[in-house]
Amino acid sequence: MNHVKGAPGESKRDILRTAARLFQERGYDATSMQDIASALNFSKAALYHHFESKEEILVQIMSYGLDAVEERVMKAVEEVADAQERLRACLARHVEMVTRGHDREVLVVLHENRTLPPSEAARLINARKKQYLLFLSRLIGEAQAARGVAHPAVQPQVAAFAISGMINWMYQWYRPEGNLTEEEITRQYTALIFQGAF
Amino acid sequence: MNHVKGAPGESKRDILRTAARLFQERGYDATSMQDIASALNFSKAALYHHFESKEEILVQIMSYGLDAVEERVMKAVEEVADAQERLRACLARHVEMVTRGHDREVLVVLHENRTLPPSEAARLINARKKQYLLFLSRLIGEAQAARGVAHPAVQPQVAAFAISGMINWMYQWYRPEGNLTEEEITRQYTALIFQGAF
Amino acid sequence: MNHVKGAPGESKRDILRTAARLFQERGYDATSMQDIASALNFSKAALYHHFESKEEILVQIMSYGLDAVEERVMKAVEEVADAQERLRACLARHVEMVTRGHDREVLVVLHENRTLPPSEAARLINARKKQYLLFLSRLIGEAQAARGVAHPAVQPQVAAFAISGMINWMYQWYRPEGNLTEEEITRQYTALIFQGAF
Amino acid sequence: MNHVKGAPGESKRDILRTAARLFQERGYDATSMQDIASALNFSKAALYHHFESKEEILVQIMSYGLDAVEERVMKAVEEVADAQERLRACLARHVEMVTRGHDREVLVVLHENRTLPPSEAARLINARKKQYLLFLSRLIGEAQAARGVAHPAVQPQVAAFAISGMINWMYQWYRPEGNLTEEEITRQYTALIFQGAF
DNA sequence: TATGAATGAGGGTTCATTCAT
DNA sequence: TATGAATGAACCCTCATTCAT
Repeated sequence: MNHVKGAPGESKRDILRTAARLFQERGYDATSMQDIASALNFSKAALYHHFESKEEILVQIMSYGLDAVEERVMKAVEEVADAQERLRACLARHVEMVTRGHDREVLVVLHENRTLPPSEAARLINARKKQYLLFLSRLIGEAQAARGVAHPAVQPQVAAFAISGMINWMYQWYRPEGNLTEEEITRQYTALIFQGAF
Repeated sequence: MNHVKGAPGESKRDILRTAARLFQERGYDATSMQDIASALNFSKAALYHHFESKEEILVQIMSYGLDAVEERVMKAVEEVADAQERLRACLARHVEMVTRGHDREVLVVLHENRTLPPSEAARLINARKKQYLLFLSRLIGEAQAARGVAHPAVQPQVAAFAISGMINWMYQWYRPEGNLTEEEITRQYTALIFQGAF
Repeated sequence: MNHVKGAPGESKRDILRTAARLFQERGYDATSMQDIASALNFSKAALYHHFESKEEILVQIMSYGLDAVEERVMKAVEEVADAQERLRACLARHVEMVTRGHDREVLVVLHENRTLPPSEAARLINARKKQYLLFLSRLIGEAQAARGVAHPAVQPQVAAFAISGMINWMYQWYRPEGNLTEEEITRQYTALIFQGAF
Repeated sequence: MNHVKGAPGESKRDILRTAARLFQERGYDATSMQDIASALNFSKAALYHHFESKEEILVQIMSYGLDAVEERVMKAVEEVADAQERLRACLARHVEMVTRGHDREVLVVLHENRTLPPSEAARLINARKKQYLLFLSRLIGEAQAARGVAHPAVQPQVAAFAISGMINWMYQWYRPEGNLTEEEITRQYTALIFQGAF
């Protein structure tokens, strides 16, 4: 069966979406170019008309995932005026990213950390990840200030590590069909962060 | 180059240690049997004298890692009488596991989740992982009870997910030579869990 | 060295022919994919572009060989009206199969009996072989009836075993350049079967 | 488990017997030295105390098989005075060889024809096989002479090929538990040879 | 653009054989 | 004799990538 042509430029998007899904499900190494092509009813060679290499596909998936984080988390949250609400919103959006896994790109960014060999692209991706951590740190610091906490027992940076960890790790156990809804997790995680588990 | 003989029976242990290090550094798929053999000055074939397959090496590494968790975390902590202290001890031990990464086995257990195809061994490993989560849940519940919390905002199970996430995720950012010591992280993580980030 | 392209679709046929020759000369186990590739000026990997596995090559060779038997022996002979002539024709065709070894496929079917692991394909191949023996039995029975033999000393089934044995075994000693021509063998084998060696 | 020592020199015989069985069941190439060792509760290395190589094992099996043919067929039959009875006896003994497969050595001689690379040993084995065919030819010629056949339609040599073929091929279809007894086969094969299938 | 065919490199695994103990 | 450990060579197979058409 041959590929049915869509609007121009759609192919690139289709490939990224499908590759992201497969990378997320099986891992980058365990997914072959043939797998991607088969899933799309493409020929293997056709992939190379759109991307220079398998690695480039991964890089673009990661870029896309980071775009999503920046747009749907960082930018969206920036508009919230109140510092505490801003942090709450950020948590909610971050959880949403991982649970909905919109196009799986975000999940791939989390998984395939050691995969990329050193390169300009890899450096950029890592920088953007760090940027998000800094952003999260800032939000926490601002929330602490708003609450009037002078000498916090938990530094913003460490809290940022902890929070991103507890959320990102969700891909290890979260199942949409489970009995924990996204909202419930957000609520409890927020409670934990704001007042502890007790 | 030939292999220099050590004490008898040491080979198996050497192979597991080296393989664990490489799996953790590069990932299971990205590590070849040749890589392991080369790192040990073994021939590739020699590995098969000690293990039936690459997969068996992974299984044994994971088993070993879970042994360590059960012994150095679960069993060790069980002896602490006070419920709150018990939870604190558990956190400290868990952080220690990830930061020291004794023989890397524990880290491999965290990483290579999708790698093993369904099998009895894989089922057992997953069961043992779940066991630890249940253990952590129980400790949290007991600590809540000891504090006299009647209707906790954060359920023990969800707190267990959050806590294991924030600690396990450390392998993504923690560097021993960094400016955050293991003790400092433990202290702040404990504070966050017991009273929140504020 | 690179492969010189022929007509499209010829590759499959070429591979089967060459593989059949090598399997017949050295045996399936003693023939490597590299041997086949080298004999064709192909790369080893190219073989996998056309066949899924070495085993599939063997299965197709055998199927092809059985096709030949069914077409050039069973079907061709069925048209002969007289029962005795029909049996004679069958013997001649069967001898021809083994001595000419058209594309060697027939010889491979005879050799590699224990090679295939149980599978649907293997079952089918064995069934087709049995089919030929039944066909031969029937022909013998009809010839006996035509001769008016009421209680034959030799049962059709046993005669079929004996006849197929004496002909198939020829691959062990027959050489085209020897002093026994195909026609001479056919004549004497036919005489032996029809009236004994005396 | 270790090997339990028997009388000296028994090991060699045990190995040959077991190897012959395995070679016959799975084929020479498909049988590993490990398989042989395991079947005997030997270590792999122990085999090399008794035989220089896997090939030497095969050669000795074949020699042993030919010894059996020479002793239990050729020599035994030579004593029969009457020419026709002598031929009958030979057929019976030959069938017995293949059906009983005493220690499987005879069957291995039939199977592994292409396995041995050219060597003095291989030449000797082939010579002994030819010797048997000559012997069979002679017996047939003598039986024809005794019957007073002046110009036989079937030459002794060709009859010898046919007869050895129909008997040797039996390993392809004969099953001891089947409904054709060894005696019945001998009777019908003898009938076929002496008077044809009609 | 698109693809069928081809390939070099490498992957996991097996095996006959050797050798120190 | 006996064996555990080790190895070089080879084997089947996979894969990212290239290229003529």
